[in-house]
Parts: sequence; C-alpha cells; structure tokens
Amino acid sequence: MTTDKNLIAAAMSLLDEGGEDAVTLRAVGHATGLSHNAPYKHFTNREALLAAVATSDFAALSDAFVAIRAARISPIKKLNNALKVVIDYSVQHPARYRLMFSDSGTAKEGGALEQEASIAFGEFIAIVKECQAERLLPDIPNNTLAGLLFATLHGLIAFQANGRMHPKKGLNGVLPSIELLITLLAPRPEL
Amino acid sequence: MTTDKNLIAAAMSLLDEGGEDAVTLRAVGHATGLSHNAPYKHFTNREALLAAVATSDFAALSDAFVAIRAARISPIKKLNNALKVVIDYSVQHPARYRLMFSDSGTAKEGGALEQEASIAFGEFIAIVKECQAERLLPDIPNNTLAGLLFATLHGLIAFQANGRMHPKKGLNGVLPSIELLITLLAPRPEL
DNA sequence: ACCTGAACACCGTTCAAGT
DNA sequence: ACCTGAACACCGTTCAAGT
Repeated sequence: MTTDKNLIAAAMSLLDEGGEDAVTLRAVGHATGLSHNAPYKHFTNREALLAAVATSDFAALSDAFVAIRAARISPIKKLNNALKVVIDYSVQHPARYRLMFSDSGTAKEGGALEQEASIAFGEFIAIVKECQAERLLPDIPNNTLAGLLFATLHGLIAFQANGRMHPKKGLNGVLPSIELLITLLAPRPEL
Repeated sequence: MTTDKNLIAAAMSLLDEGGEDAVTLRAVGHATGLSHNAPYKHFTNREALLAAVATSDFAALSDAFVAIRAARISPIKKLNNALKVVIDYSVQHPARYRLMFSDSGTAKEGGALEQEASIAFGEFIAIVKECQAERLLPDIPNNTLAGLLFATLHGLIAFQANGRMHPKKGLNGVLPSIELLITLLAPRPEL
C-alpha cells in the first residue's frame, strides 16, 4: 500500500477511536511508522488530510449505493437500504460522518471531495427516481425530492448525535422518522 | 455588565468574526480587557464557555419564537416566520449556529444548554401544533412532526453551509425547499 | 524523491501568588 | 473573591539537512 493510503487509513483509525481531536498530524505520522511531519510530504496540511479521508469515504458510500441500486429488490426497499447504510455509518463512524456532512472547512470548491460527494449523491438521486417512477413518491423534480430526503436524513442524524433528540415522547429514532416522512409523502391515489 | 456576560459576548464576537478557531481563551480574555486566563475564573474550560454561548443563543431563539407565536397572524405564517428566523440566524452567525446544532461536544446531558434548547424547541412545537389544528399539516403526533420539520430545516441549512447543495438544477434554496415540503405534507381534502 | 530533527509560534490548562 | 504571570505539555507548520 502506498504511503498516502497508509496515512489516510491511520487518520481513519484515529477518528474512529478518539474523534477529530485525536487526529494530530504527529499521531498520524507515528501510527504509520514515520516521523511527526511525514504527513506534510503527502498532504499540504491537516485539513487536506481530513478532506482526503472524507473523499475516500464518499467513494465507499457511492459503492454501497451502487450495490443497492443493482440489487433485485423493489425501489422502496432500495431507498430503505440506502437510508440504513447512511444511518449505520453515522453510528459506527460518527467522527468520519461529521467530516463528510457537518464540516465547513473541508469543502473546497471544485476539489476531489466535492466531486466524490456529487457522485454519491447522484446514486441516491437515481434510487429516489426509481421510487418516483413507481409513484411511491411525489412527482416533483427528482433532484429536489432527493435533496429534501437526504437533508431530512442528515438533520435527524445530527439531532440524534447531538443529543437534541431527547427520547421525549413522539421523537422516535432516525429510521422510523424518515420512513414516516416517506409514508406521508406517498401520493394518495386519485379517486 | 457582569464579567461572565462580557466573556460570553467577547466569545460571540470572535465567533462571528473569525469562526470557532478564532475563539481562543486568550483572545477572549484580552477582548474583555483581562488576562489570558481570566476566563478560567468564570468557566471551567473552553468547552464550557462555548456551551454558555450556545445556551444564551437558544434563549434568544426562544424569545424570537415566543414573539412570533404571539403575533396576530395565521399559523402557517407563524411557521414560515419561525423558519426564516432560523435560516437568517444560520446565515448571519454561521459559527454560532453550528455551535447550537452541529456540535457534539457541547451537549452535556441535563445541563443548562439542553434545557434552553428544549424550551426553544417547545415553542417551535407549539407553532406546528397551531398549523395542525387548522389542518394545514398532517394529523400525526405533534412532537414527531415538529421534529421532522426541524430536522429537515437543519439538514438543508447544513448542506447549504457545507457547499453540498450545489446550484445543480433542482436544488433550490433552504426556504423554498422547506416550504415545498410543507406543501407536500398538507393534507388533501377528502372527497 | 522521500524522510528526519530542530525550531517557532500558539494554545489549553495548571499553579502559585498577588490585591 | 477575583485576577495575574510563569510554566508545562502539546500542536500545526516551516526549514535545513540527510539518504
């Protein structure tokens, strides 16, 4: 494996184990068996390394979406699985999820990150489109609907992660909430 | 004004001017005309000071919601105004908005922050309830619906702030998107 | 081309005093 | 009670060398 990949993998481990604060370039270097500033030979700075992590994770997310879309299951089931993939990821890798969706500094315009994020979102859009084709979701512009659904998903996940989603009565988990929304959006048949 | 308030106000200014990275306890102390570690005499650490900022901002948000709810306008207009208040806040004070809704470390269970956040959300819930009473929104549990709407609002704001909401066709602004959702959720009259 | 080691400026935090 | 100043450990980043 190339050193660049090793550094990214080390950063991922540190993110999973200790959160973003644990990702010091010194720790990344040492975890890779290199000196404290070896990362600078591969990434311009800390932010660039974190962006590379997010970029790699978006590529993995795209792969997961592609696999789901290719499965021989109903469109609504595909949408469900796609939502679950994102939710599970946010639970198992909270720091990396935050880097992908809740970070402001990481988003350089026109960079590889933005491109990979677009590809992943494009796959999600395609799944939503399949649902619309079967009239399981309203007939509004495809991108708009997909954006709304993904935004809701992210908002629910963020609320849960930040403890803003108290188990106060009525506030269910992320998956039940987003599924309820989908149910509510389902067009009722004309009489 | 008490020193505690001065420190919070200084932190707010720094957040608005330079983002979260600009809020060093040293800068906060100096901006208040005190020494580099004076903040430690009022807050246990940096995180506690930031939590105090978020707590104060949630109180202000509650006040805004209360004023909107007391206005002599239609429920749907109240909901619209409440959404606009949050959106405007996220645009004018992005770092402070993030502290309120996109921060993981700030949320200590049972603390003043959680309490103020609950009060603010309670006001939002009440506005949603008024809309439900007039059958402008679906007849599902009030808290659940309010949670869904607020989560969607936050998700849209986060996407916009992180540049994930490309002006790619179909992805409109935050307000149009959330208004579209509300339209879609509006119960169609039974025939 | 890739890596190391020293060095710099800056920060959060602690602690012993000051008034 | 409230504040200051010195000090510590740690970090991102830069730079001059090493191989």
